[in-house]
Amino acid sequence: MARKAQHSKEELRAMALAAAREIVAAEGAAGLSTRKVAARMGYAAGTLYLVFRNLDDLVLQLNAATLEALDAHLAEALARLPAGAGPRQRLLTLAHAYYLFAQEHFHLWSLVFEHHLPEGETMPESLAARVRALLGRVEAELAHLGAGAALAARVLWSGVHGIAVLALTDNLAATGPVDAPALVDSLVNRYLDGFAAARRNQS
Amino acid sequence: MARKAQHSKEELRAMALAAAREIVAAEGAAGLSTRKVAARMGYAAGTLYLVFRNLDDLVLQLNAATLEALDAHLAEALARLPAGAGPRQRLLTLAHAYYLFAQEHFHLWSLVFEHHLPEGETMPESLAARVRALLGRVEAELAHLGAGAALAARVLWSGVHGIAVLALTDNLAATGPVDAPALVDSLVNRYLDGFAAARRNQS
DNA sequence: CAGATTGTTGAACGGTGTTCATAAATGGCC
DNA sequence: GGCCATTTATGAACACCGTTCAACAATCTG
Repeated sequence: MARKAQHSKEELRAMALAAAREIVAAEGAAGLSTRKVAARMGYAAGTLYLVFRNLDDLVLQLNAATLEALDAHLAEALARLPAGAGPRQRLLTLAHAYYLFAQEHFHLWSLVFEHHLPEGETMPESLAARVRALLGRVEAELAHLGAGAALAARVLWSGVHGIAVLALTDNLAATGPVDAPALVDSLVNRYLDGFAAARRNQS
Repeated sequence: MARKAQHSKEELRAMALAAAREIVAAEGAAGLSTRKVAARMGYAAGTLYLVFRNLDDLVLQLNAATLEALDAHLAEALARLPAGAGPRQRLLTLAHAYYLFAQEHFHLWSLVFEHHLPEGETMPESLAARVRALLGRVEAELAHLGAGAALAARVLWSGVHGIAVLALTDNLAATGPVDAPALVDSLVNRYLDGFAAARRNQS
């Protein structure tokens, strides 16, 4: 029932990831299924198991691709900035670009953080490297803080992420309309102010 | 096949929620199923639909109960504080108590934020009220900031939530060991410092 | 042209949420 | 006490899910 090498394994992988991306973007994680992905590629569901260990594996690879797209999105935002922009403006730009990406690609972005690895398993290096790259962007803009940069980068990254989570999943909407960009501004500006003040007091 | 009123509807509801809570706590959201909940109560799966509209409805009610438990946890933490504790210490206590709850009841806490409502539907009032109560706790401690309290409460709440999400789902672990309580301390202290500084400059 | 190899299938298994005709046990009525 | 209506719960049925795998068609090799 099968002619030979209709598509190479690498092509199959790319087709499957593209199909899965479209499905998740349109219907959310709940709408994703092996049968739907396969149908969209014109293959049977079993074929996916030639290329992925299982659906979890496919999701993990899709998530790596999503983080790669996020990284590119952040790079573009920084590139649009005038050359003379200071660290604070660059950090604000990163933070807002993150929120924008989360909003525009809500379902794909959610999938990254809602996919729990099976108990005890560890994140594949492909994903871990992507996370490091993203956090590295923030750390780079905080270099002027010296030893505190690593801590500050994680706080700001987590903080902006938290704002995006609660704003986009309507978990704050219950308390009235939410101006997420204003929250992001407040977080980054006040935190940096506070960091500067703490450094002054210390020396 | 059924004798009459073995349990009242209210009893059935409570039994189902208790069973679901145990399952989620032990196996995570993925382990939850109508058949497992029903089996644990000694009933058939169909019986659940006498009490809940569907599984989504059950999850929503479980989430409301989880937020109620979180609220109680925060109240206890504040109650253990000496009467003379200032707002900053009370906020730090709240933030650390939040993280501790998320860590101890990881699966139940995850379920609250990973459960997306079907497109267009709105959060049931039972849940919304719980969210408002929690955010109200934070706002109360920020009253001394005046008009900025609402904004600051949302920023701090989201920020602490974000730290918990990324730390507990290992999305930061890729970048080395994470001391989540230190991140929480840094966020709350620097943000409050920055807020105070901004108010000084303004007046 | 035969045979080995490869790529793909589709049926099968055990699971899922949900619906609903049906059966059993009770309460009220004569 | 006997009968019926009502209440309560069932479990079979449906359509879907992830995953495995024997089997088959198309190609390559000799």
